[in-house]
Amino acid sequence: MASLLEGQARPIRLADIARAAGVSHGTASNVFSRPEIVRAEVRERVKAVAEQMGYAGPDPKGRLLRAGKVNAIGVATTEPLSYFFDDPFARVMMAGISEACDATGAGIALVSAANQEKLAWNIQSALVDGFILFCIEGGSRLVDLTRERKLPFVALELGFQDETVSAIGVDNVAGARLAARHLAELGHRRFAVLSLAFADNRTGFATPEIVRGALYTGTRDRLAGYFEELARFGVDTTKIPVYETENEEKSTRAGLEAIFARDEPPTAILAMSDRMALIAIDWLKARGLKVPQDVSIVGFDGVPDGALCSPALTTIAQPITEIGRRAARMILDHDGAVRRETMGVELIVRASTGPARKG
Amino acid sequence: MASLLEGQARPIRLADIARAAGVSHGTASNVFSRPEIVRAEVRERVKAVAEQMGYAGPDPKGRLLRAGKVNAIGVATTEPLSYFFDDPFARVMMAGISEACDATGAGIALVSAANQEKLAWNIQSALVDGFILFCIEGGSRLVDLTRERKLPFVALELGFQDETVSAIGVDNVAGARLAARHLAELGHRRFAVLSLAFADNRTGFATPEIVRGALYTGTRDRLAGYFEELARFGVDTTKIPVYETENEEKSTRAGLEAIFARDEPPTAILAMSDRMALIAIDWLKARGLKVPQDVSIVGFDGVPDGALCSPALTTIAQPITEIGRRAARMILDHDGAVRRETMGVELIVRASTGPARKG
DNA sequence: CATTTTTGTTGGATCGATTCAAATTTTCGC
DNA sequence: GCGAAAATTTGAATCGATCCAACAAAAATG
Repeated sequence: MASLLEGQARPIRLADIARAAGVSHGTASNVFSRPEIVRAEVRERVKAVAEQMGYAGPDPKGRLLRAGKVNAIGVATTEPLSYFFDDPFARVMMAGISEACDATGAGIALVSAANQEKLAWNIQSALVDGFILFCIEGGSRLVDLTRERKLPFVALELGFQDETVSAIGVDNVAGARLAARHLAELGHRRFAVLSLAFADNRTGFATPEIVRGALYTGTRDRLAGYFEELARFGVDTTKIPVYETENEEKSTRAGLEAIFARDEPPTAILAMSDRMALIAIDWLKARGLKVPQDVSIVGFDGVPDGALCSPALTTIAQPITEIGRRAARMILDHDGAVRRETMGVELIVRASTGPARKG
Repeated sequence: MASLLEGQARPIRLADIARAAGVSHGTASNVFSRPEIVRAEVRERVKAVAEQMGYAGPDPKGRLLRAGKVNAIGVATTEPLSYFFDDPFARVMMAGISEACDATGAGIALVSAANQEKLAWNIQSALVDGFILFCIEGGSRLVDLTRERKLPFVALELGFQDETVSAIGVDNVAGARLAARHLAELGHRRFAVLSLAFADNRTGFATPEIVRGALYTGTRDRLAGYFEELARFGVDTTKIPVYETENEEKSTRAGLEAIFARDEPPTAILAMSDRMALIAIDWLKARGLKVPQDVSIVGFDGVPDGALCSPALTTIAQPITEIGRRAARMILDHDGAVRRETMGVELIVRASTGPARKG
């Protein structure tokens, strides 16, 4: 009976406590938020009344409106929510973000959605002080949506020409050059590139026009880095097949099929992500090709999985955790300025690269 | 100059728009939340004014207070935030939770904290409609803290005697029996148990008193399951060493050292988590012991990593994703009732178990 | 004991929206 | 052109707290 009534009764508010305890709501509020300025006797009485009435404590919803600050940052992506827990790159990034948030006591709200409309709504209605955007597929839409909200935000991967957007990324050109030089120095001369997208929703071999019209400058820069360095070694880069994938299993395998169906298959693969590189290793092994004896592969990102697989992946490591930490701090101590940071990368040589086969 | 002033000006409110457009707040509100009931002409005018004044859309903070519902669930743990992205079990669970949230458009807020005080505060102030609690170390404190908040919550792992708490877990006794029977049927007679905690903050061999006074009944049930089944095979369970770990590297290794330092080392290890089982495989391999030829191991949980390691782990698989989905739905369509669900488990035989060595 | 200082308490204003009954305007049938 | 019905718009009330200027009471000072 009691529980039935209880279920219907609306929750107890601070004002109810104040009335019951015979103090003003101002004092009641102080009991909870600044207990030290309330006389001990009054404080105890109010607390006792609250306890007895089953008060849950000041409702954050009310406090929030007054305070104006949520003390949480939103991390958004166009991928489904599970992306945050599945993707190795995202996970390391989240570790960095978590660290910065843990340190200041800020919360993390994951924002995503099954479709465009819902994504827009979720971004509009997320209770956060700012956003960190995982700009993968559809990054530009994500930025547009977030801009509407008029809250501070940082784009991860500065693959945007748009200089008015705060972003943190890595030196893609330098990283790509490191990868290319490493392979060239091992004697490789026949290459293929597993590329990230130059624009949304496309896979297949990328023509020079596509590259020139790249929406994602990060992809463009990596390719430019590869080509610049290979050209220095006398490689004719116009002959290098560049296959655009969606950075997942299916399109990457399709790309490998297409690349190895051509005359003169490559002895070395430049992959723009570790994800693709790891898929490629799998694919090659299944095809009976030895890595690195038959084909060498260099990845990009430096996710932990790369060290564990067999053969361990040679890659261009980004300081992923540090990027995450900085992104979070950018939001947490936001000062209104647009910041664009470029982090250095590092070549990590492991077992997936070796000398080019003679002939 | 303009941007300087803009920076200081407080954000535009709906009321500002209403005034500027010459309509009431009610109408202005409708333009954004129920556009179809506003006359087209008025709607466009208000929208134009909003656009021109740089209005960011209705502030969720305001809406929230009125609506009362946040449309987000909090997932809390006593571990640091990075736990959600690192721990394999947590990750699979989060995938299930994400799925259910994605389906209804609900958000996820991760709640955790470096220390007790902050954890309490973060739980008190999390903007959520309910909580899912990862009850690992310190689960009972977490439940107490959350109860204060008087919001619906579900405890994962029903390791609580407390029947007033909603919880989802697995049939620990049945699972443990499956594991024990599998090993016994392979001829094993000398066992050791790598146990989860019976109460907070303790590691080392567990005495019968400790087991009897278990705070975590999940741990107790698993042990009971092991023992019941082994007893059926004539094993003297009083001689089985049970080592309590914190389910991480250090204490698990310490446990293995202690177990293998005894006379008559075990030929089979029953691990209460895959995490410990995987650490054990590593430890044994490093020690020159072959798995499963010298020592067989059965884990518990069924995390994906178990299938990938070498040798692949035989384990008791929980329907982790499904548990996550159900937990999320329990909060999302909460009806005020306390629910306790027990899910079935499944023995997955892989390569880490084999026949007992003769003699 | 009168006066200042310190300490505590009060209640109105505010945060930014949504809701709904009542008032107003439009539309429509005849 | 009139009255009824339908479509819009209004404005006060509400959500649940915090903040702060003004006031009251108690303590310290001369």
